[in-house]
Amino acid sequence: MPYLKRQPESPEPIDCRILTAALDLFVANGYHNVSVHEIQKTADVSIGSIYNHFGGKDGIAKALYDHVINEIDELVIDVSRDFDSPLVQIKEIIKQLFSYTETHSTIIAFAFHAKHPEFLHEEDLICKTEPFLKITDIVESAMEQGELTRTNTWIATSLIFGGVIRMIQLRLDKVIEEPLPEYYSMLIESALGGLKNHLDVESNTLVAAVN
Amino acid sequence: MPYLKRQPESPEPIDCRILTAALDLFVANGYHNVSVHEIQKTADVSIGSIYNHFGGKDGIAKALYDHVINEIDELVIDVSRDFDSPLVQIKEIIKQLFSYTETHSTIIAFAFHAKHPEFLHEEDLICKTEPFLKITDIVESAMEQGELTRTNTWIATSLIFGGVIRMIQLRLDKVIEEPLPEYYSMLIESALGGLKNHLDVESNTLVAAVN
DNA sequence: TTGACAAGAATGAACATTCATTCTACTTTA
DNA sequence: TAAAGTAGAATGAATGTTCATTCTTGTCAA
Repeated sequence: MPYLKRQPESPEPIDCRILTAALDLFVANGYHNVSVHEIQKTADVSIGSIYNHFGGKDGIAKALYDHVINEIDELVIDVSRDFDSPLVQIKEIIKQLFSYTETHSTIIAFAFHAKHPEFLHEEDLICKTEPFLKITDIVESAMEQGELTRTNTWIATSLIFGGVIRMIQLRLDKVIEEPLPEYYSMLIESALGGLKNHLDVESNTLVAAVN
Repeated sequence: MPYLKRQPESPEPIDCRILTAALDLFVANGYHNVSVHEIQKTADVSIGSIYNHFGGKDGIAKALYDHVINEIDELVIDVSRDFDSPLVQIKEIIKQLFSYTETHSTIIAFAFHAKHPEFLHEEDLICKTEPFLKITDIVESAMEQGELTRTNTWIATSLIFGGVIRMIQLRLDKVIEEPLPEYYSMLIESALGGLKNHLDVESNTLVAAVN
């Protein structure tokens, strides 16, 4: 069940089978295009089990959402623990998101779906959840410590992670055909070094050093 | 019916009433959470008219999609005609998108919904449509002409417009509480000047000049 | 001017289908 | 044996769609 880390046991317990099947189907077809019966068939369980474990279709979605938010949160927590510099933390988070996009695409796709309220009517917007608040904090620290130029927080996070999320989505939609990690260093250079005229590229030594 | 420009005539013809009602409802609740009966009530037309004009629920969605893509395309065409420098074109497009986000939020929201395939099964991904291909071309020209540092095209467009789209979405979700145009110049500075350490800000003269 | 007629747009009750959910019976486990 | 878990047929509410009918508009003959 922990998708991002650890190995799945076998035989997988019924609730994990349900969640995994639902995740795959939701990501492939969209929540509203998936029926409980499809989930039931894919997971090879009975309708009754689904209702026992999750209380219904939206129960599955909610459980998945919680689960996925948690996994992203752990990613951020781990990175925060392992690295001191906020700028390095940002880069490490991006690196891992790119990597997971290749190896665990469904979780990433579900997390960055961006229209959760269309089927999760009660839940917070994803950008108000723990991991994304933490990321905002990290960006603010980076600016406070002078690792990034001081600017408005929304702008800074939108620029850095807007670009990252966009690339992830393009990759998930198979618009980008190469694995994202190939783009990592180029992206970091451009995102943090700025898409500026090459006339002053040589003066931009610090960025290269941090990288 | 042309939402972005021109005035609506009155009394509005029936097909416009249907499209406008559908657009509002789709944006507010999501395609799958809106029934044809709701559209019918909101537009104050009969169910039959909807089927006469659009052939069904997905017909409405398709018509709306075509319409909205067209409006964005016209925006890009106008800007391309009125300005020579690709960099200035990019900035103008961003400026107008920010402005329309405030004045015509539903069209912008529908255009940047990003999950169209979940209800428009046949249509192109939005990033493969005319206006967005044009934007990619503009970004490439800007790099060719040395107005932007040469880098991978995906990275360049994702960084610039990923950030812009992210801010638009945050604004539409009311996460950002101030009108986007207030952020415009700050964003341009950061996006094109780069989020780099302020140590070398002084050397970055060209960016300020273009702005 | 008026009335008959035609064309087609609009109407909405009725229909058919989908699909989340319930419920009761059965199986396993402790 | 009791409790918990699983099974899947049956249910009915929700909702997309159809189509016979009504209304509107324009045309033309008397």
